[in-house]
Amino acid sequence: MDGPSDHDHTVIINSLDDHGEKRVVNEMDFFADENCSKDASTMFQFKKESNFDCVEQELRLNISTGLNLLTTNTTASDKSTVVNKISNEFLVLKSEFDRVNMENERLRAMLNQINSKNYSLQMQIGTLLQHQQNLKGAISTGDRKINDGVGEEEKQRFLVSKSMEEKSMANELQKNSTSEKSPEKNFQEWIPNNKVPKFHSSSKDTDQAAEATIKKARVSVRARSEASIISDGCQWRKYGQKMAKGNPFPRAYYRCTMAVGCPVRKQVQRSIEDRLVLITTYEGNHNHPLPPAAMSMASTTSAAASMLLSGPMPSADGFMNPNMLTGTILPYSANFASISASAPFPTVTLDLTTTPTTHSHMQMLPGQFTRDYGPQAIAHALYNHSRFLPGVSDAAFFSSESSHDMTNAATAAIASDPKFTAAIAEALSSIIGNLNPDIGIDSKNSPKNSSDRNMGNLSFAGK
DNA sequence: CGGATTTGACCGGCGC
DNA sequence: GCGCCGGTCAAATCCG
Repeated sequence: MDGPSDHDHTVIINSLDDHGEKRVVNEMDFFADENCSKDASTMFQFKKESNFDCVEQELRLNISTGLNLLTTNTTASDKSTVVNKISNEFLVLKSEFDRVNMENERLRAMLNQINSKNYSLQMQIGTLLQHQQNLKGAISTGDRKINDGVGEEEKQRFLVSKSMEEKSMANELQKNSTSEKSPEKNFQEWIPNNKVPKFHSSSKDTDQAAEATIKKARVSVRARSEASIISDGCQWRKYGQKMAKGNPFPRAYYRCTMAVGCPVRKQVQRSIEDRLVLITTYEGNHNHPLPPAAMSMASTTSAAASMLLSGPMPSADGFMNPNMLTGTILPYSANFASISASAPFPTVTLDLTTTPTTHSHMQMLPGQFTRDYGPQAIAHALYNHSRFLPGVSDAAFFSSESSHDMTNAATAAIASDPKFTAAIAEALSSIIGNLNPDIGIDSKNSPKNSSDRNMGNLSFAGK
């Protein structure tokens, strides 16, 4: 049951009839086009002309009706004044509507570019990390040779040359991060298994541990939906269902079927607090290209997972007071994302159920064991997001709120928001920067600070 | 008929 | 060792 949500994605435009009663003029199905449903920037792309013409016609009708009502006790000049006034208002509205449409066109173009950069960077990071793995293998082989009798001087030369090779790769990455590639090309060039970041570490053990952690890390998405599953662009096959303890609703288990052997799984369960809230928990990394429709959700969840794994381990006391975080770092208390390590696996929860006025903020749930992920990762990224979000994505959030399926809209809104992308980019750059300073992705070049804030050098595509 | 879903059985981790 | 629980498997069933 993985089809698109069975909800109506419509906004009803009302007008007043002769008796001042509201009646439906037209219903705009924003998501009639399947492609549109996957793209936040098209969220507001009404069936422009046709619908607008209907509205215009209807408006004229009402103007006419109004005149009829006025004829009994108004003069011709009064009529003319009223007509002009209403016409002017209509023109103002229409120009505003055109402006919004243009804005959305612009946002769509931006989203496409961001997705393109996502593909490009992810691929480069994957290639780089793969290369580093190879280098490590070469170094260990070299070490063996060196230990077999080669002098100290030669050993040093070998290590230096390897170091330079790595730096050269890093420079290449930095240089390429500004170059453009079409999404289609990147889609073709996508290298399976490079999606899973194999972070540089000092030992094989820690490598394996990190890999295990990455695999175990989960991203939970809370979304309001009456459907049994949210549409996220991927193909899933149900392989089990269980009653989980403490929740009257069954938990369904799905695995990704877009490619043979894709390890990604997800669990879907209704919230016990609000049966309209669907909690989808993703685990693992896709080993195949994702269709554009799936990129929004995938990049959002993957970025969240990366942030989860990015920060330093607990400092000093190992804990962070949630109230302190919400009270000082984050000025808001509405839901956006929370982190929990109390569960068997570290989990990020993205809450897409908030209302338009309270979305985009972060909350540490009371009683949750909370790791300190550092200002560069969670707090910084999400705090920046919370500061910048109101604006472009409000329309998307608003329209999605008017329907019952928040997921695509909210996720796409998050992913399409350049400020959030910037924040994610900062988080990612801190990950890579921490792991290998030589890579040197400059977070100062993130969209937030660059002159072209919406087209930053670094964005993130995951899974 | 083939792919997707359902559902009871099975397995491993964990706490007692 | 035992029971509980979450997660997965796989045969049976459903459905287009």
